[in-house]
Amino acid sequence: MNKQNLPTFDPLNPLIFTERMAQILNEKQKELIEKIGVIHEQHGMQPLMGRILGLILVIEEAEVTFDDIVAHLNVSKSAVSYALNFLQLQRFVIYRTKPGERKRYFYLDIEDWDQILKKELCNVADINSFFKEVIELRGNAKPEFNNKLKDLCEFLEYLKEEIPLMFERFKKNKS
Amino acid sequence: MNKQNLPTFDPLNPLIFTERMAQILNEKQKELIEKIGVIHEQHGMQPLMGRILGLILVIEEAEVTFDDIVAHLNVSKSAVSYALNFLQLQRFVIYRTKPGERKRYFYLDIEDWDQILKKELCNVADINSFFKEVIELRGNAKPEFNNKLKDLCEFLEYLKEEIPLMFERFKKNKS
DNA sequence: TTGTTTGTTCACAAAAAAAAGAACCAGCTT
DNA sequence: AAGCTGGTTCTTTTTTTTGTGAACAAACAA
Repeated sequence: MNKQNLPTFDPLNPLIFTERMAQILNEKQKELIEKIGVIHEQHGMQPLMGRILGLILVIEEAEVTFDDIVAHLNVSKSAVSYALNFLQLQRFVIYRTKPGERKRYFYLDIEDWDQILKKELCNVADINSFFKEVIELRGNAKPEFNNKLKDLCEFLEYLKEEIPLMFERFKKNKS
Repeated sequence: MNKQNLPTFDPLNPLIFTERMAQILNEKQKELIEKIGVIHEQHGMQPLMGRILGLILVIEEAEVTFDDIVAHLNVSKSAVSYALNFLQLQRFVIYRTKPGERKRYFYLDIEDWDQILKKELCNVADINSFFKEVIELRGNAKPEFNNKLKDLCEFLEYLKEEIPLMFERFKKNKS
């Protein structure tokens, strides 16, 4: 089913769907959106933002309009406006427009998905920078502890170097 | 300076320090504790918990008592109790006791720091499991998107396999 | 010009998270 | 037995986060 087709009306769903709107979500999809939302929350993201990402992943079109989000996720326009601005700022989503329409179609910038991973992996880098500061600042009362910390840092450095190489090896392996 | 020495009294600091207490923190240390707290918050951890981890990392002793936390972080006993229980449950900290004392000395379970990393890296695994669910559920309207998603998953799988090997290589390299 | 679509902004409300505080308790000391 | 020490538990308060709704606005359409 694509956007040209009118979605079948679900009498159990109180929302009014218009012909512009993306497909109606089934239970599995709704569940998965929530789950994706929750893991994003657990990683420090705001609830609605996580669910927007879930929505984009789950719907067949792989893109949503402002109104799709309002309707499917049943939230206010202002919340959506705020969330989308944030997600764009963080480069999680981008939008395109379609000829003759003013509406924005938001989608995941998955084209270079290695970016997504790099973002995840720079968490590790963050942690490392703090460990380094810690080591700088620590006294010498617990040399064993300090050494463990240094080992950890070293490994993180190693990881940071190796991961880009892994990207390359993977790509080579594929082609 | 160690716990046997009475810390010098800081007239700007309203807290009353007793002879039991760990060193008085300097500004750099306090700052770093807050920073470590914030990055943990951003990763979904509660503020106090993050700062407790920061405190343990930063103080020379590399271990804290319940009262150290109350005094240095200036929070209530109940908050500390809750936070410590959580941190123990998540295996972030463990405690030991000292002969003749009832007090618990909490410290980071950094002995096998690879655990800490594995915890971080299993986030990646989490994400992968959700991507897999997404792929299962997705229709075929956007094959390019689906393929990108599959590539991403494949790479994550590859990463999961390779990372333990990297641990080994690193250890071998060290010894 | 008036209305419609596609949003944004801001002041506020609701809900959830975090922390406080008081009461309690077990084990040890005196 | 009465008082400390080293906490725990429960209820309440405070703070922060998240979301709402009304008003506004730009761009286009009738």
